[in-house]
Amino acid sequence: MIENSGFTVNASTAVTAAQSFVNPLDNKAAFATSLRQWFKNAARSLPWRETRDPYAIWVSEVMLQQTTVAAVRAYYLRFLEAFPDVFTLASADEISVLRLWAGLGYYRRARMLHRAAKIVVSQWDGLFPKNPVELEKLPGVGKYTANAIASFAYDVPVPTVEANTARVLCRLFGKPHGNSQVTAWHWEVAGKLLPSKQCREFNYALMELGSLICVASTPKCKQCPVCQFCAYFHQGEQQLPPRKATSARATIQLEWHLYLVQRGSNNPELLVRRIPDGEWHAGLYGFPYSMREAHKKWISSLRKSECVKLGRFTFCVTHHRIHAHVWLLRVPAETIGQLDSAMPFFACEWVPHQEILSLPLATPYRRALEFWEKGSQSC
DNA sequence: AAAGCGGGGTT
DNA sequence: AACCCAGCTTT
Repeated sequence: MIENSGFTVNASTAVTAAQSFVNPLDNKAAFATSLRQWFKNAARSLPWRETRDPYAIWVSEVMLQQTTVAAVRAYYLRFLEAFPDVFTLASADEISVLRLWAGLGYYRRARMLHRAAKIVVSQWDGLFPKNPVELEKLPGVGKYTANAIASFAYDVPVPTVEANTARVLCRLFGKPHGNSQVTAWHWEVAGKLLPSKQCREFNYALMELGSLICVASTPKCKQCPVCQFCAYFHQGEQQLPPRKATSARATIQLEWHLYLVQRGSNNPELLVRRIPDGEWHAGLYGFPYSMREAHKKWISSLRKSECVKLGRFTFCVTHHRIHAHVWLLRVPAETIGQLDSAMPFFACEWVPHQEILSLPLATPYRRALEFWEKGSQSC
């Protein structure tokens, strides 16, 4: 190993790689050895890799679904502190589970995690099975997560194919790797490549390679410990079949009007609502809002003095871009109920400001609240 | 098979 | 702006 401008370069591998290409399936042992050797030196320290507790590993895997390691770390530590085992999670109320998830996104994951915890306790006495087929029956647990729990907690010899692994496999075997989709081919070849021993470490290493070296754009082939086994490295990207075109959906522009309806001024309360299923951020809390047309319909019925614009911001949900306008409404409590039925105040409740901060508030609503907090200081 | 789901970082 | 990320569920 040579230290070179901060990077560790495996010089001996690079030299032989330039000479000959070896299909990793033709020398699985050598491939696994090179990969493990690299992993021992290069592996990041990740809290969920330093445990063999299937519960903790399960929580981390669900949090990591379609999310980055950097975003998850702090959430994972907080969550495990609050819910150290499957029993405390199963007996917790959903609001406190979501509160620890707020800001991470994909909130259905948290609700399914909570449901699954109850199932693990009631059906399996709190013990996670080793069989990935059984694990996959849990809500929110697909093939990857099931195999990851089985492999990382119990060292069961099953492959773990996610975005990183999929990309590595595509490059090793000279396949295009568009839109990072995991296919039946990935699972098949990953199973064939799996060594007979120390599968956990092998799986960790393959994922870590994709995460640190074999990255999506501009892979660091010169630092790669297994480039001699890599078709991409030997042929170059231009030799590969073209990437599958990603269906470019047009961005849909939407206009939201968020209403911070204030009651009282000493210890002010705001109107909040639990977001129902079918709406974005379902299960979390937010402020009443309406879309452009509905907003125009009823806002004119308010007196100017009751209605102050606090600001605007934009956020994105999948292929939507939402332009959010934040309004402060100081409507007398007794007239709230008299407003037009098209107004978005159905099933709302008054909550003191301090308590709102402890609710699982979806990120756009948290941003809206910041406008109010700034604005109300000047009052 | 394809669409929907959040948010933050990188390119 | 587009792409990417320790994917899963629903249609």
